[in-house]
Amino acid sequence: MSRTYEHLSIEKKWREYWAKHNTFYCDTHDFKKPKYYILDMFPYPSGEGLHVGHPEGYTASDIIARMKRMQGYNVLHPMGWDAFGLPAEQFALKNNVHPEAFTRKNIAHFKEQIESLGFSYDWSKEISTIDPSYYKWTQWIFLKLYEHGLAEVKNIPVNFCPKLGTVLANEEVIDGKSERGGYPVIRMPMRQWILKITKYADKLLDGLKELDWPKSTIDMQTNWIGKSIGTTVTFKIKGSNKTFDVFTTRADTLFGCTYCTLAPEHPLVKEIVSQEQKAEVLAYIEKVSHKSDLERTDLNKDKSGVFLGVYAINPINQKEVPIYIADYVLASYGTGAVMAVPAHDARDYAFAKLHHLPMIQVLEGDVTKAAMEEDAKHINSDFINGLMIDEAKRKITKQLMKIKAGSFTVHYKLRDWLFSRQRYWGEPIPMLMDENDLKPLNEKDLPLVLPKLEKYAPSGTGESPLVHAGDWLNVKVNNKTYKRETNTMPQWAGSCWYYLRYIDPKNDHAIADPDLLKHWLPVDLYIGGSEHAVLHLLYARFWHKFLHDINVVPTSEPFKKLFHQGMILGENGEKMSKSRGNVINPDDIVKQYGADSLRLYEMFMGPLEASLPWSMTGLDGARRFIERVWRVYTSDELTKHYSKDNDHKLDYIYNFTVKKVTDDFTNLQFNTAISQMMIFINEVYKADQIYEPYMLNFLKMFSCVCPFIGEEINELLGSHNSLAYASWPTYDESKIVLDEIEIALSVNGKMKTTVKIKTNASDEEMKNIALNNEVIKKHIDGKTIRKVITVKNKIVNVVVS
RNA sequence: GGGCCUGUGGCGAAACUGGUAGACGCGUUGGACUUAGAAUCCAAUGGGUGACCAUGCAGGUUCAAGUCCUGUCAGGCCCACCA
Repeated sequence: MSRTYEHLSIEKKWREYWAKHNTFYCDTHDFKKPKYYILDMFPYPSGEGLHVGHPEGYTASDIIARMKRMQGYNVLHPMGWDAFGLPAEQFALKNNVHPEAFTRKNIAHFKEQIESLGFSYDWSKEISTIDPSYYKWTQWIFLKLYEHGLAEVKNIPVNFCPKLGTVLANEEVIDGKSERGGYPVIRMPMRQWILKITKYADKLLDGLKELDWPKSTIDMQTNWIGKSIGTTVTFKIKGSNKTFDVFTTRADTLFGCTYCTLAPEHPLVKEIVSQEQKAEVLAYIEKVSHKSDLERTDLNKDKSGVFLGVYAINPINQKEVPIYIADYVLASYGTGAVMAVPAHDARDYAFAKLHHLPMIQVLEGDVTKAAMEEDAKHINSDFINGLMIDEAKRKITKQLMKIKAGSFTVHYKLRDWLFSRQRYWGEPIPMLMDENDLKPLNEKDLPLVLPKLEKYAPSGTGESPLVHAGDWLNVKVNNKTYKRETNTMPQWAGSCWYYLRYIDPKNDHAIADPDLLKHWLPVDLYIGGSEHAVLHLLYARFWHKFLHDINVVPTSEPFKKLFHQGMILGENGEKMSKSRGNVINPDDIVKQYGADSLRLYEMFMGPLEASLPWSMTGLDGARRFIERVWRVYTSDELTKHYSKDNDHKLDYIYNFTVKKVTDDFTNLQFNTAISQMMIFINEVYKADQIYEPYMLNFLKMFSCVCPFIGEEINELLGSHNSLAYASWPTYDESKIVLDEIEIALSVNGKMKTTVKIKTNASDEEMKNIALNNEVIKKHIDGKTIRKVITVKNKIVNVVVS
């Protein structure tokens, strides 16, 4: 019955079989089995099609999904489309097509590609963020946020990208450029919607503690939230009853404060500036306002600033200090004002040098060349002299509290989330307005459908394209005419809650049935790229926590365990890109080698989280192993050794393989699981009797990685059922323990020889074996034995001198 | 400047709580089978070539270090005038 392995026909056959039999349908109402919710980050369906990076994470989650099904779990493993967003709109504009048509076409292409890879998704749960039946609920959540005071309109300085014609969130601006496209971003005040994510800063921080997430991502979020505990100090302005607050984490240096600095945008600046300095100050503010973020945050530039012509009074010693404005102080952090201590802060030091301001040293150390920022004893500081930083901070803040000039305060780096975009291709914000009134849409009027527009190009002035939607734009309510909000939601809105919708994707009365949410949340395992560490993953947690607070979802966190797959690099070790010419197209691989080979290869390349270079010969190796497995089951040469009797020679390797593969799959260590499967197959080739049940169980594990060939072999073996719900193999612990074991014998920690002894030999037995060993005897001859160390089943070390 | 991560053969990488470094795969070499090649199967493969040297480099702790500690160099990612 020898047959050649033809991946094209086999893969086509089983794709059709699974679709026809609804093999991977998940009945979410079936609560009898334990649940397992495994989620992939849904793709943005770009025009480029699938990248070889996509199948890496998707194969990993698919292996887990398949294993969990065999282990008796009711597995929810869905897929959908994150389909609103800038790139589609940019592409559509450039090529004169409509973003919706373009996106729908991409989705169809992506779906076809994903299906060709044999992932066990339940397509009946498929969602797309651009479907009105989906974004109805995105809009509903927005209304809830508004209702609870977490969404508001503000006229604030924002990141505006002229090239994209829209504002961007802080998270979307990288080095003063847009995350998408890399265009310059400038700061300017505009009327914008913001979501008050800062209200959740503490909850978002605390929640991180309970998560099984990569440390780097937890660190990044912690960093991004940027909680810092410090002191607010109130300075009076000389000759006025006005005051201003500064925030500092180094209250202990207050005696060293020689001037104060306000951000140019600080509201007090224009009120207090002296007549003589007014012209200069206004000119400076004007100049700064035109700078881009990139210019303003350039660390190499000199610290510019201007004297306001007025003085503040240091509350701790009543000393007068001049007040400056400088753009190195950010309006958006802390109080927008700082006390400057040039002797102990590098930025203040640079500013003081440039503007010839005095310096007072208040900690021991050298301040002649640079600011001294390390911990040391305080000097020149009255009642805190001699104290170290921590105690000095506490004492000085307590004193400030006593004289009502300060208190302990907490500040965050996290800013509110700028939520509106002046673009067409996004969810409409369900709000109405007139000159002085904001009016949320009624829930029953949702979804507010995005109107079809002839012209949807951004104006570039910051006006949304939806202002051209004539009929749609004006609404009459109770004889009053309102205009609709014309800004749209950002790309991230739809992905903030999609994992909830998969649980109950067709529900028309709620996000999802509360009972189902209760059963299925949280997501047990979430796999996706680390590029979303502070964007999607922070936003989604924010919405989830809000929905938890209003009793829509039962858990406080959405994703229990998170894993980031690494990047697949080009063969030259560089990032894959068209311009580098090192892109591998998964379609070509599927055609030439088969999806099973692609899956196996990507899982075998190395650890899932590592970034690894593609290798065509490595792929050959994967294909070779698949054929080797195929031959075990199909070649006459090998199948003639099959037996219903067990000669027990494969017992150890079989049981060990089951254990290792089960453990490694569970820990997402697919590379070592696969190497163990290779070892098993190598042993089978050498065996003169192959015990049939072992081969069937091996096939189950193997089919998680290579499902097409798995099903095909299973059918060849006479089965009429899919392997998808076969029962996962178990192993016999006693078979893994060998009678004899090889241990190392060493002298002074250096391995000299190995010897086979019986398993679990006592320390005394091991010692005797070592001391009577010929090789060891030679090495210790004429020396004094100081110590003999034994480690059971591992090593004996003889220490001599 | 701050935070995090990674440095192991010709290559991708293994190595559980410190205990035989290099599993598995790629590549290479040899052999078998072939008229021949391809494919396949079998074997060898860190460097020296006898007890030595090897996990970026320099120290340290330990009976024992790829693994722990200190310093240092290189690469990557994230944040960055955050007071």
